Order: sequence, then structure tokens, then C-alpha cells
Amino acid sequence: MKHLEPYLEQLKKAGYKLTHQRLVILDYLLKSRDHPSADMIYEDLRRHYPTISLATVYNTLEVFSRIGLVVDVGAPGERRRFDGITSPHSHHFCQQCGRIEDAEFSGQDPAASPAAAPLPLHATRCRLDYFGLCAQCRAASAASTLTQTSHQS
Amino acid sequence: MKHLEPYLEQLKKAGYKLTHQRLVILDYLLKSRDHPSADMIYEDLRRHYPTISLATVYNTLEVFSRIGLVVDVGAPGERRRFDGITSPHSHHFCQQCGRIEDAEFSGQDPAASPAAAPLPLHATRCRLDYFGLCAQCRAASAASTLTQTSHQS
DNA sequence: CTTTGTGCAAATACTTTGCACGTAG
DNA sequence: CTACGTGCAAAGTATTTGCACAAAG
Repeated sequence: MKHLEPYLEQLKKAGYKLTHQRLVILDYLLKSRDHPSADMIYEDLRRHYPTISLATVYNTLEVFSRIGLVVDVGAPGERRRFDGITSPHSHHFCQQCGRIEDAEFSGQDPAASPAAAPLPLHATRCRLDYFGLCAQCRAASAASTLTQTSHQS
Repeated sequence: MKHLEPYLEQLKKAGYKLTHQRLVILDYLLKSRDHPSADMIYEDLRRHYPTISLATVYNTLEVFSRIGLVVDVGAPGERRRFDGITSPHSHHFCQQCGRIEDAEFSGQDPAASPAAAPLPLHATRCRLDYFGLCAQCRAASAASTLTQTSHQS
């Protein structure tokens, strides 16, 4: 788990201890591309580390977001969801199934180019997110429209 | 409450009935500029309409957001907060006190000008939000820095 | 009239906390 | 060693649901 070192450095610098649990949760968050909730993290880690507790996951996420190791993506109408990738990038929220993905652009992600959205008065960070249907739900809805049409006409 | 008519039209069109409670909650949301949570709405309305129930507020908010009469602003690490102003505009989240305000720009709000942040593949709506300290917390933190400095040096 | 919405209370889901034990530094 | 973190269970919050009554269309 060498790739974690810079993050662990950050943890130590902020005065937090390095524990096995924190390591494992951080690793999970960095690998995971689906913006998990506390509970999702807990359920997955439990298989490998059966004694880990949900409270620890919550505590750890709290610590991580305090020092900016993790971002609460603010999913509307959902439980809290987190992202281990803290470099500026946009998210896409599926309005059908709730899936959260990194947004895909034909060009560059505007969130990554500060020129597109200059920070206004007194802001230190911004987020830029999109809402619509994810690939799966688009496919599903296209399919159901087709069957519907063929039945009707 | 004439100003509500276009919204009520939208409710009816979506097949929902017009009730006193819905009217009152809608009116409250349109007037309120502090992006209230379900509970805040309930507590405030209760003074005028003592029999209203929190469940109704939740149900109503659910209905309203389904038809886009209201937007869940997705406050990170918070209970759900809603905005009755659904035209595109940016929010500012205070990282100290949790206050949510409409973001203020020296120029124009980029969220209102589609050119600044073109919708990527398959998105129907976007949000652009900022994080930092609100005016009050900036003032407070400036003040405490001053006293701290004068005590220390 | 009939269907949908409301209010209440109870259930469920989500998150935090207190405390005794364990472990990193 | 000593302070901080963990696990567990229990307590808080937040949100949703079931059902009988009320109101809208």
C-alpha cells in the first residue's frame, strides 16, 4: 500500500494516528469509483475485517473529511456519500437509480479548469455537478419505450 | 396568494391535488431565502397552522421535488435542505455555521449563463456551488484572530 | 362519490456517543 | 507508558409508513 503514503503523511501532520482501520478505509475509498456511503464501506470491509465497526467507519470519515482527505459529495435526497478523489472534478447523479459517477465530458471537465468557473467572493472550493440518467438507466428507458411503442401501435 | 398560480397549475398538471397544506408550504419555500430543512419548515408553519404534521411536510417536499417545484440543494453532511427558487443559481455553503445562501458574484452567476458550464453528455440539469465562510463567520473569525493576536503578542 | 392527502403514532434508517479495552507513537 | 482510536451497544436524529378520517375534484 505504498500509494497511500502521501495521504498518511497528511494524517500524521494533522495529529492523527495511523491505524489499520484508517489505512483500510482510505485504501477502499481511493479504489472505489462509486462514491460509497458509510454503510457501503462498512459492509464491504466487513468481509475482510469482520471486527470493524460501523462507528469506526463514521468516525474515520469524519476525520478524513475534516482534513480534506475525502469529500462529501452531497447527494440530494440520499444518505451521505463520499469521494476519495479530492482533486476538482464533476459528478453525475443518476436521477433514476441514484448512481453517482464522475461526469464524462467530450472536452475537459470545467471543474478542473478554474477559468470556467472563477471562485466568487470568499469561497475556497467549489463543486460542479450534473443530473440526468446514467448509461444503464438510459438504456433501460430506451428499451421500455420501444416495447411500449411496439405494443401500442 | 396570486403569485402561486403558475406553480399550482404545475401541480394540477402533474395530477396532484391542491390542498391548503401544499399551498402554505409552497408559499413558505418561495418566501424563505435560507434553504430550510423539512424540520425548519414544520417548526415555522406550526405556529400558524398548529395541526400540520411533519409527515405532511416530508410528503409534500417529496411531491414538490418530484415535479421540480423545489430543489434539494444537497448540503454535505447535513439533513436535506430545500430551495423554492428553481431557476439556475449558485449556492454558498458556510463551512463554519452551515448557513446556505445564494452565492454572490461581482459579475454574473455562471450557473445562470449556460456558456460557462455547458451540459456534458446526457445531463439535464447542473448545480454549481461554493464553499467557504459566510459574512458572519468571516467577521467572527477575523475578530477572534485579532483578540488572539493581541493576547499572544 | 371516489380518490388522494392529512395527521398521528409507530416503525425504520441513519448517525453519534459513552465507555472499557487495545494499540500507535 | 500514555493518549488516542476501536468496538460494541445504546442513544439520538432524521425520515418514512400504516391507517382512519377529511377534503378535493
